[in-house]
Parts: sequence; C-alpha cells; structure tokens
Amino acid sequence: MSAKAAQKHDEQEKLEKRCPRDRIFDTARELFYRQGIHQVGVETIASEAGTTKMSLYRHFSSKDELVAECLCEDVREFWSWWDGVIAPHAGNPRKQLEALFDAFQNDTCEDENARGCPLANAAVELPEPQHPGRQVVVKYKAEQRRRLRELCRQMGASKPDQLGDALVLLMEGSYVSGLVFCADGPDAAVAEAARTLIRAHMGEC
Amino acid sequence: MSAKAAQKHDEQEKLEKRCPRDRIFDTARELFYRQGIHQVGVETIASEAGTTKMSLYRHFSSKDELVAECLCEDVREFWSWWDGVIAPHAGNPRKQLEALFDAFQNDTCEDENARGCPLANAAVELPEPQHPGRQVVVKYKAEQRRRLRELCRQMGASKPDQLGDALVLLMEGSYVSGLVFCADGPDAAVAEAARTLIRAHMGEC
DNA sequence: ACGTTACTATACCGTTCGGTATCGCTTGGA
DNA sequence: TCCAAGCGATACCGAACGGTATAGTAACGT
Repeated sequence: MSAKAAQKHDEQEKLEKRCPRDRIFDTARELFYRQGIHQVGVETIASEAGTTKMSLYRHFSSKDELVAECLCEDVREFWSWWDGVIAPHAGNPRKQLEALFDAFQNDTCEDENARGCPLANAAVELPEPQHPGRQVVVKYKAEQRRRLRELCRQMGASKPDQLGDALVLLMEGSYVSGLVFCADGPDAAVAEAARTLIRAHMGEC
Repeated sequence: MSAKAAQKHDEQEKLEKRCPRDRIFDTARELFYRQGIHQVGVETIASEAGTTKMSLYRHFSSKDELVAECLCEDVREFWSWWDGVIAPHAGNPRKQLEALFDAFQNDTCEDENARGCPLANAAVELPEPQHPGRQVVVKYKAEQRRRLRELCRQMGASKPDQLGDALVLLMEGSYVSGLVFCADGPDAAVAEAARTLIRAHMGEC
C-alpha cells in the first residue's frame, strides 16, 4: 500500500514536469525527514531529484538555508492540517481539542511511515542556536503551545496553561514514541489521555 | 554554577589519572549528547579526551560500536536513577510513580544543561534498524514502557496499560520539550499532569 | 535573428570523515 | 635484565562532504 503510494507519487513527480526547484525542495524534505538532515548530502538530493548540484545552488544559497526552508514548509503544512481539523467545530473549543487529538492519533500515530515530528527531529540534529533551521523550530513549538493553551482557556478549563502544557507533552511524546515503537505503541493512548486530562480540568469525572 | 561544576569535573578527569579508555568513553558520551552523534568526529573525541585516534580504535572497534556502548551506559545510568527513586517507597506503587515524576521534573526538566533524552535523540539520528545503537534504544524504550505499565497494574489502576502508556508519552514529551524551550517550558507541568492521570485512573476526582 | 535566462553536465576546490600503518617511548611484571 | 603491552604522535588512505567554475544547450520574448 505504501510502496504503491510512493510509486504513484514518483509517477506524479515525473509526469507533470515540475520545475527543478520544486523537485529539489520536495526531495530534500522527504530525505531530511526519512534519513535525517546530516545524513543527506546535497549531491544526493540533487541526483534523487533528477537534477544536479548546480541547480540546487541556483535556488538555495546553502544547505542550511534549504534545511530552514524545508522546515518552514513543514510548519505551514502542520498548521494547515490543524486549521482543517478545528474548522468544523468553530466556536466549540472543547470539540476542537478533542478533534485535534483524535485526528492526530489517526493521521500521524497510526501512519507506519511516520518518523516522528520533523521539527522536533530537527531540534535534535541542530543544537546550535544560531542555525536558521533551529529558529524555525523554536518559533513553531512556541506557537503550538500558545494555541493549545488558548483553546484550553476558551474552553474554560481550570488552570488552562497547565492543561495546555500537558497536552503539548502528550503530542510531543506521541511523535517520539512513533520513532521507536512500530505498531501498538504508546501513542495509541494519546487521544484517550487527552480526553482524561480535559475532563479532569473541566471538573468532570 | 554549571561552569563551575564543569570545571570541577575537568579537574577530576585530569587529576585522578584515569585510563585512556575511560576518558575516551566519558568524553564521547558527553559530546554525543551535547552536539549530536553525527556532528562529533572520532578525532574530536580523542583530542578532547587528551589522547589520539589510535587509542580510541585500540578500545573500540568502530565509531558505531562506541556509540552503542555509550547508549548502553546511558541506559544503565537511567535505571540506576529510577531504582534509586522508587526504592524508598517499596511496596507502594502509587508513591513510586509519583516519586518518579516528581524526581523527573526536578532532576531532568529543571536542568538547564539537559538536552533531551540521549536515547530518544539517538533514535532520531539513527534511522537504520540494523545500527547497533538503535537496538539499544528500542530495547530501552520497551523496558521503560513495561515498567510503567507494571507499576500501574500493581497500583490497581483501571486500564493500567493505557495509563502506563500515557505516562510514557508525558515523560517522552518532557524530554523533547526541554530540547526546544528554555526555562518555564511545558515540562514544568509533567508531574502534575501525571498525578491528574493517576487520580483519574484510580477513580478519584 | 537576437540576447537572456534556466538548465544539464562535469570537473574541480579544500576540508573533513572513519579508519589504518608505522614508529618510538614508557612502564611493569617475570 | 628483558620483553611485551599500552600508549602518543604522525602520516596516510579512499571516500564523501559543502560549495564553485566553466562550458554547452534548449526555450524564451523581443
């Protein structure tokens, strides 16, 4: 199933002659995520994208910049997913939270091809504070925390910041768990754990 | 304070003439954790340990083997900490769990020098399933899950496996959170979140 | 027909990587 | 006294790294 999907994606990539820049960009994102940032060389990216290193450097000033742009796209994609999930429950923050964790468990945790959160993985691989990619990660994680806390506040939770932070930990932990465990990992418990915490902070039992 | 402690450690390392193997080992552990496995070369490890590459390869057959042995030591250290924390509350699994998360928050989350969990970080950096280091990580994470679930079972929790898994996620998430946030990160909520989940699974409110 | 632009291809740069070979020194046990 | 093991120093290996230079070509609007 996944091999078939990958093949289909390859065909897509070949058939609808996309410009070298986009092919490089998508290939880089995939390889960085799959194999890690430091394990993938620019030569590999270029050849895997069906082009050469020169074209890569025409569009990206350096590998670090390419990394940062890839991470930016990861962030955009994540918030796009997020907004799509909460949209149907506008005005009902509790349902939005529950939908987020349900969708997260279905879409991310049960995806066997997942290899954790690309942003968190980048935080591991890029310890230097001045790396352009790291700043993308820091900003993203702060925004994620802000949004979860805000939803908890709107929901009227007791100690909304504390609940929001706990939900951050659950989500982050699920990503990491998916890196190590195959199927039936601890991340299968994330949605129910979130519901339990929410109930407790809403004075229910 | 931390600089002072580092200096003291350096002096220790210099004065009590430890054998090259141990110096290499400790230096490698520190550098791998601080800067990441792939960013640290064997040459750097050797010179930082006050010796040469030849001595490194006299004691370790390859860099990958050195990585694996360092991770093994990380595992031993972690379980030693774990056993030390739960020992005072033998026979009281609930207190053991609470003590674990309290100690975890105090010892790990509030340590500004912490850079996440060395084992989880290795899982990010070593995607290849056959890498000797990765197998250490997988075994460790499975054991951590087993122990937490077992404590929940002993405690008499409803759905002990589910609670255990949720606690895994909280702990894992706190580690990652420490990688990105400085002080006052979401990991400050980990102990209270664990208590809340435990209460819910013990039928309390 | 023109020059411009974006592309492929290839060779090259200096550096660093993991790992090895060699040699001379020190040290300690027999 | 002797010898063997462990060690430090250094030079080296082939490969890969990030990044650049150059040259030729296909498609473009004017």
